[in-house]
Amino acid sequence: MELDSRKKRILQAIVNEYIDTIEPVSSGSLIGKYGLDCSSATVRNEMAELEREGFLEKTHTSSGRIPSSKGYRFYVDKLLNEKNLTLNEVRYINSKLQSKVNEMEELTKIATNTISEVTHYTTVAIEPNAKKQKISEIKFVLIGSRMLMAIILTEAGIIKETIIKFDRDINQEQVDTLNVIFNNKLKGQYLSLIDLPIEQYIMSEMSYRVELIKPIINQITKLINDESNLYLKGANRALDNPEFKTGDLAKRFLGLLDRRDFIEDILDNDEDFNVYIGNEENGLKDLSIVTFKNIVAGKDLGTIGIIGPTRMDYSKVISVLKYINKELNKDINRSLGDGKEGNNSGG
Amino acid sequence: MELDSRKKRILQAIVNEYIDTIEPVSSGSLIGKYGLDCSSATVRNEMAELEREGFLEKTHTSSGRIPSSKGYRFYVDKLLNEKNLTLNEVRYINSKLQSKVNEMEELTKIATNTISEVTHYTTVAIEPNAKKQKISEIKFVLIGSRMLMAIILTEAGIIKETIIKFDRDINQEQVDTLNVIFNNKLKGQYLSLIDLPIEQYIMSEMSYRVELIKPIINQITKLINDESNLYLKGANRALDNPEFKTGDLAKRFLGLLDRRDFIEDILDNDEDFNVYIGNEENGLKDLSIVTFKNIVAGKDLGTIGIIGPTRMDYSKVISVLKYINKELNKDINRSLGDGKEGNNSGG
DNA sequence: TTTAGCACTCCATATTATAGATTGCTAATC
DNA sequence: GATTAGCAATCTATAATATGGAGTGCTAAA
Repeated sequence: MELDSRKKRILQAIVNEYIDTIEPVSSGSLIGKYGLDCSSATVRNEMAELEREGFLEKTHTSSGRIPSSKGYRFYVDKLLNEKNLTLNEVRYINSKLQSKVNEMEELTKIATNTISEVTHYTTVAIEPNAKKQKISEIKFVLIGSRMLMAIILTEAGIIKETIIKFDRDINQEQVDTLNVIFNNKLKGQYLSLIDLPIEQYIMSEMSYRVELIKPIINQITKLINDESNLYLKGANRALDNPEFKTGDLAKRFLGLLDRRDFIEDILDNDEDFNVYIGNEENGLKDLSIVTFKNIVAGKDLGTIGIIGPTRMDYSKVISVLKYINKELNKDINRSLGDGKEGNNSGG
Repeated sequence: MELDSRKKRILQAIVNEYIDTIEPVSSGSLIGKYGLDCSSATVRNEMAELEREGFLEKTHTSSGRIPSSKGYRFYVDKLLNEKNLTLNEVRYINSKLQSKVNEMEELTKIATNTISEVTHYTTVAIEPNAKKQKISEIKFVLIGSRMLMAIILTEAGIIKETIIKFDRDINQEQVDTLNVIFNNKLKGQYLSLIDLPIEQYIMSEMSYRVELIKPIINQITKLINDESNLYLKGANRALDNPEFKTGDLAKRFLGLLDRRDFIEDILDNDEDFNVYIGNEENGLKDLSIVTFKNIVAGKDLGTIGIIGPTRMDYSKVISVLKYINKELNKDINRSLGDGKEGNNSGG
């Protein structure tokens, strides 16, 4: 479906105006303000047509128009202009990004907080899907006489650890053996592979110690299948938006935030950039999520999602995301994840 | 301030009724329902007096009464009867608590989720204040050539770990030395002690390696001073309560949830049990928090807080808390946190 | 093709009226 | 002296009605 140039300008103007005012946009209100050199009557005709084609909606017969899901979709895909950030915003972001970080997790937190602050929307972040990552090393460490910590290091620099408990004492020699066997078999493999087949393989390798292997495999499997870490900031910000005043939308919004699986599904896509516009069918009517894969110095730090009303300021959100990502990549020396390119010791 | 027996019964009836109906309670509505053998006129007289003494309030001149903060306070402190849980609730709780857990953190999560499900209120949990805990062991593990993981085990069985990065390679021998030195000095000490004086002590012990010690101390200090883990469940549940419909209270409520420091301050008290009733002064008007120190098998697993409207069902909340705690303590064998107090730093 | 003009629709708000709930007080009763 | 019936007074909540204004769609002229 293509639109002629004037229709596009009008649709763009309506969406912008609606994002600004949160009120149905009338034909008259566009004249003058958006440099359309035609009369309100002409705009009315065009609006009627845009409505017929499904880009606009009316709240009642004599009201102005609001964008439909399809209208937003078109706007986001074709009509979006990036906004220049204000000097204050730039300053604020830069000041936030300057803090030293030791783990990529921290960097994601800082970015998430900053985005929420600057955009005034609720922001979530999940770490990259663990199952898609390759194991670079597994290390078992004895803690107490019946407890082990397993530390898994991935090639992307993510570190995951878990505690494993046993019914009887274990000794360092056994731990050393575990280290050798697990690393031999699993180094370079995808994390998702730690599953039944490998369990059986390792058990056969160490058949004299099934009661040692089993809890380990169980616990590691659990760790991998765990929900990825989800970090959330600014849940209350949503309530700043008038459309949440009624309570119904607020409730649906908070319910959404409680459903980690759902958020993960949306964030875990392969796009670098995605705008997910809620509608009746997908159960997210009136809500939108902008997702952004935060890649810094070639490393996937996870996906960030900004959740707000469908009428959210997409331009601003996207501008902020891009700016932050650009800044993070500027200082390419930010040691992240592996101890090799590192720098942050005192000394 | 003491109240005679009938006034108590009336106050109790009013609070119960208000919790049930969320509407100002009239003198007439109590008759019959609460076994007060007097007329509504008598109740009216008593109510007028209770209002004069500050236990009740009116929304307007000819409305029924609602409890004041002082009224709730008295109710919670003196008039609260525990409720019997329904069979369904008991079954549900038991089914939830049966899942095997490996770390106390998981147990807290399960308890928190269950409480939120059963009470229908928002529930938060924080782990016990790290600074008040004693170190049982510190362990450094080499990960890669320039990266160390520090694992701190406390006597209460909490395990904290952090990553430390270095500018240059370190070897296993150095790590062994670190293990000895740190354990010698810190075993049995409070976590809060890891601070400047000890930094200097350790530095003098290992003065040949300042560039090794400094990042470790920095990172561990950071770990300890980190906000304690805060786990939150059912933020959207609050919105089920009609008093949140207006939006104002909902916003204040969500704002509260975003302020970890504030929640921590409230939860981090020394009481086993506490009901925090919001009022004008403390900025939590119309909100209440029930806090409960969850001690299982003698171990402090942290504090759980149930946040809801002042008109929350205290009886139920407290009954659920006590029941869950009782069940957790029943199965005293739930090996938690310790791998059998012994230790074994074999190499 | 565009636009001025206008009847028409519908909302939002204010106004008024009405019914009902509840109190406080008074005077009667136990 | 404590309790209670009875009742006027108060205030809310709801409905019914009226009014002004914003915005559209359509028609006919430019």
